[in-house]
Amino acid sequence: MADIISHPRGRVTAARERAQAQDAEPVPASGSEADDIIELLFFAYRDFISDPDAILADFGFGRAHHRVLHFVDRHPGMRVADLLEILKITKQSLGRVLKQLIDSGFVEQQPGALDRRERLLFTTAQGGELAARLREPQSRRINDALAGLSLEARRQVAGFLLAMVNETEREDVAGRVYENERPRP
Amino acid sequence: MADIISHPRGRVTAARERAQAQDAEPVPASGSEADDIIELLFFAYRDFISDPDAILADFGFGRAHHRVLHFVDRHPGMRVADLLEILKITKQSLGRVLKQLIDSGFVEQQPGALDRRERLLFTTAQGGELAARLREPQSRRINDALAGLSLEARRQVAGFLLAMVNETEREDVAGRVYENERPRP
DNA sequence: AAATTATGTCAGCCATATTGACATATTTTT
DNA sequence: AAAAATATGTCAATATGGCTGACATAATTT
Repeated sequence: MADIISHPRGRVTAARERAQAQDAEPVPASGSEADDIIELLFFAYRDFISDPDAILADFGFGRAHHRVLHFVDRHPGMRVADLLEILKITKQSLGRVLKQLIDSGFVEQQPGALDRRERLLFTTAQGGELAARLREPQSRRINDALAGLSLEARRQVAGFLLAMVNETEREDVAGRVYENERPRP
Repeated sequence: MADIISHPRGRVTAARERAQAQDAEPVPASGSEADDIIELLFFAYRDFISDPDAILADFGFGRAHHRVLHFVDRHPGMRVADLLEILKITKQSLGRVLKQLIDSGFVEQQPGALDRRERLLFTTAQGGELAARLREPQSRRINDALAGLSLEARRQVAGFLLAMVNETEREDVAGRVYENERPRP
């Protein structure tokens, strides 16, 4: 593990030293592999989602808008109910941000051709542009992080992330994520 | 990529079909590798953090408490300033949850032995127990997700996550995450 | 005709984040 | 010793994005 990155001495170990200086209680058992990944996931996600925040602020939007815009852009024709299932929020919560995105011309609704109760969601040209702008720094970050890895390793990384999803939804998620890559029957 | 998981037909492709039935505009370009990972990260993290929520609710705590408790437990003797830097929130935001954790006996403060302005943070026995309880489902999820992978692949997964962290902080994060694993000089 | 479904909306509540201003104790600098 | 800087805490106001509950409308299914 130590070869992943160098561990310079410095403030990095300051907390340990302070704790030791304090009363010499032993520092707790070292992190297991899973414990390390708990923290890595926190830090990775923290920085991953920080990228788009500055852009969003220019439009008066927040992360909730980003999530909606992203999924509508990538999966056009999605129903409101699909979005609720994906985001795992209530329709009241979604309603507010969706309304703002529609009113400001980033998302539009069309009644379903088959079932006219449905409001199918699409991004407008403007919405597609913003979605792409928000995606760009995240894609760059991911590509940089994958840079040294073989195709096999990349698959393992993606497989790990997919395996982190609740088993009951894993196939749905895989279907959604990879839907555009699957050859149509 | 298609071999990672089977892609059953069904509602998974429903959005595409609805969009197609709608007006036959072509479905947008397929997701690049990075685009897939953007979504996988969202779903993985969504479920990863959902585990502890039920437990926290029993104590009247939220995710903010979880984050504080986790870092204080894993890095005892941490200063308030360290926590602010890690969580990237303001001291006012931290103040509230920290006060609640202290008042309810999960975290305690000790003035620093070297610099008595500092309030070094430690979990109490009760706090350590709760931190462990919260960690358990997350560790299990991670171990399950790593299950099929070689040691090499596991390193690559951890390396990927670390590489997702802002370059400017990557060494600090690595130091923090792996601090207990590094042999002391 | 009745029941169900998909969606929207009003109203209020809560958790967690923000900015800005100011207070206290302690350490460091001059 | 006095002044400046640092670590922390706190008051007050505000914003975002969740939540529950209740109710309404349109369209589809039974």
